[in-house]
Amino acid sequence: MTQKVFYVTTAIPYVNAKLHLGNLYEAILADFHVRYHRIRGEDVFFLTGTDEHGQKIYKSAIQSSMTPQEFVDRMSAEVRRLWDLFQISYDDFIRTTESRHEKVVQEWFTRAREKGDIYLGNYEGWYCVPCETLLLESQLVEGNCPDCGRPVEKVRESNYFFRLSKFQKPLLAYIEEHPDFVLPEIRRNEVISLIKQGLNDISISRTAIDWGVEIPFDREHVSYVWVDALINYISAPGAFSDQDRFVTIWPANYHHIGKDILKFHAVIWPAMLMSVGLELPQHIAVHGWLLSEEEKMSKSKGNILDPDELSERYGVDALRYFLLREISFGLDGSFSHEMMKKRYNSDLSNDIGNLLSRTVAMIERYCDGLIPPPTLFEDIDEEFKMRWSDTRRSVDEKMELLNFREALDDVWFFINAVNKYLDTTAPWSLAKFSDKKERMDTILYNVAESLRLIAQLIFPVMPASAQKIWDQLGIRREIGRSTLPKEGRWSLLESGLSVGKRSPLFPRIEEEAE
RNA sequence: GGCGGUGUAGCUCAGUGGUAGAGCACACGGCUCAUACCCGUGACGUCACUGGUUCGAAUCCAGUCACCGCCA
Repeated sequence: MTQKVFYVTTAIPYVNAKLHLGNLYEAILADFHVRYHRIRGEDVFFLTGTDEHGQKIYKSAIQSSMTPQEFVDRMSAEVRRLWDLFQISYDDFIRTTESRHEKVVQEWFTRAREKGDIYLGNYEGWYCVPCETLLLESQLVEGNCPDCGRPVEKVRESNYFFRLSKFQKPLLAYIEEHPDFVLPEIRRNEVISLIKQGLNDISISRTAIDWGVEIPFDREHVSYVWVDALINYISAPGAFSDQDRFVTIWPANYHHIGKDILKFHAVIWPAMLMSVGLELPQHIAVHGWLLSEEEKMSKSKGNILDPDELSERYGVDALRYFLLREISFGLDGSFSHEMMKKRYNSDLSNDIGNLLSRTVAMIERYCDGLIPPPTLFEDIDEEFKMRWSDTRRSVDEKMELLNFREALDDVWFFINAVNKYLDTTAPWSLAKFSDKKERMDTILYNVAESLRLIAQLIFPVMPASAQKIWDQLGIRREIGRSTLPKEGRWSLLESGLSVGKRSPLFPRIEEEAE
């Protein structure tokens, strides 16, 4: 039997509006996570996609004078364009309007009903169209939606209900037995208290609209959009259809989600899986929100961060780096141009960019542009290599705990150590004496070698820049195909390689009036 | 109203019982290979407040204030 892969998902964005940088944040987070496992040599499966059903999309389509299908085709393509722009290395992109998905949704309904977990009931209450939420009379705030404050519509229909209440005890037991099921801990506490307060059965079908997946045993009904959407995590890997493939992927190792959709993922989704006898995901990793200059992004404030605009201004790699380095996993984080520029200039231009630049310049100047052979070692070299293995170990530990920010801190501590090694050994002074050439060569080799390795470690966060480092070192290989177990060992850099053309990795952003 | 969280250097944050930490920003020194960069040194904190436990508390307990989250 094939070994199970490391399976990571993002939430699939609901495509009724243009994405902002917050949506990208989640994809970048997951992509970084996945790329790190890939470069460690693991087989991974990275799934993302788009959520395309529901009344809100139906209405948006009509407003745009398009059919719903035309509308979602366009919006989904737009998500894909952005994902590609930001180097999101998904292995599969699922759309909830694809038949491979819809069939699985229907199969879930059939199976859950056979288990007695779905029944026909009467729903009477209010419905908020923009939020796609059914509301009880008691939840309304001055007659309006408690979330968005907009008017609600009265609805009375017979709906199918999912027996969520039945799973209250097993769910609680599961979460208590698996302390790392919901991460970080604060979210786990929220879920526990939520379940302890009692779970009510939930309505999972609608009759008022038809832009959704038909319920197989009652064509008057379509699936509630959230049930539909959650199933993407198992439909793409082949649940209920391609069992051989499915068992090599499911269960998910990590569902990356935002804190606003915790209940769906940590309560409803596990119950849906329990009902049909599938394993639960191993971890639900809940990140915070990306704020714009300390405030929540909103149209009225005019502080929506546009991914296209920002990528043009700072570059994709630098933006990815900023979001991962600046924001602690699980906490809200803030994007500001001031912080972005600081990070860019100090971490990228000054530390890593300049290190590459001075290294390649010296190899050009003192070694005829060829990676020199290492022949004359001193004690400091050993200490230096130890720093590298310490860094590797520490980064692994931090990544395992999802402390992405700290993992990057470690990489930068090492980058600083390389700069310091250069200053201490001062090869430019040795260059003045011909009898010091062997020692100088060795130092420059060590520095070039550490850059080769650093490039591998920063590949998950800045794939294009990592490749540029290899290019400038004269390594004519795709860094994306390398792995740390194979290429991540010291001394594998070949002497005699001709270094590439030197050019600033991250040209400094000079101060400008804003 | 219930539950939970946060409050540490100018800024972003780490630090769960034993002489206050990192990065950035700032000051000074060194270097000159390099993207006015890098390296070193330094200054900056009544660790929100009050009380308690302890030989000893940023760290544990109680309360107060401020901000925030989840649920109702």
